[in-house]
Amino acid sequence: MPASKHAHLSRRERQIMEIIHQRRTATAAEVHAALPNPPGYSAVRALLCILENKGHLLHKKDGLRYVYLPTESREKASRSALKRVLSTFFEGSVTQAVAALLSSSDTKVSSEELNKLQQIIKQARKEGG
Amino acid sequence: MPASKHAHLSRRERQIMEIIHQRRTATAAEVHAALPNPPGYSAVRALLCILENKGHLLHKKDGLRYVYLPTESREKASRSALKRVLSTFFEGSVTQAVAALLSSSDTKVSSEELNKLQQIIKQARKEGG
DNA sequence: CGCTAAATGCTAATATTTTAGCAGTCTTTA
DNA sequence: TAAAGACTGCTAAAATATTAGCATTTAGCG
Repeated sequence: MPASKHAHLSRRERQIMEIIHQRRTATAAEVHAALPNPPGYSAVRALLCILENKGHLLHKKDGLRYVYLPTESREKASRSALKRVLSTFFEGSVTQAVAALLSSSDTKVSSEELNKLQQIIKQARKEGG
Repeated sequence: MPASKHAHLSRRERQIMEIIHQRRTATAAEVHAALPNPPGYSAVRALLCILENKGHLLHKKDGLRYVYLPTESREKASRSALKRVLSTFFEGSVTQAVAALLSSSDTKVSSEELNKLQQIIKQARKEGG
């Protein structure tokens, strides 16, 4: 059993999963358009089949086309991606990670956003105890 | 030019970079011990050479051994990893990401941590305007 | 119907990644 | 100085991933 599903994806597979996660769903043509250094169209379709066979994606028919979407819930996937980064770079600490983001000169966080953050923290305090 | 350095690493290369980022530095033996489904020792050394040639790692001598470390600063690497996740899953929003983390049942954040978070937000408010 | 356009399914060649093994270097120590 | 232990350097085989091309299917339309 892999330590993490993610860790076993090949380069192209990961790129594709990332694109689909970002868009939530995508057709082969959309994935193709979004890939860096895109290969031919049929290469993309082959990869999509592989990912589907491995259980990372599934597709629905939309007229003639297939629309692909991740099998894992967005919530679960996003949390595990976040935690992975936290564990790799921030000793698992949410605080450290937020500090890094807020102190970054190129991450503008509006005053309104800061308000929302404070709300979230208040809420967490209530729930936590 | 790759859209992102990270996107061009192979599976093993990524695993190794992640291990070294987490530990900050590592010897070949340490990387070997930390790899999931570890290959032979010499396979690990080969990968380390490749990563060094590609410019992702450098090594220093520590007696007989090589100690490897990332060329990119921890700060830069961690921010870009975080932002990547934010952009993939949270529309780039720090707030959404923090909300996801704090509402996760398995992410315990102590009251003390919440205090620190509030401090950080206050600080950001001062600096921002 | 018979054509074209827009998809997918499949297969096999090519490229890259991953691996192991053996040879060489340096250090320690008896 | 000889031998052992702990490494690194190199090379080529094996395994995987990546790709393109051609065949097929479906829908729309004159």
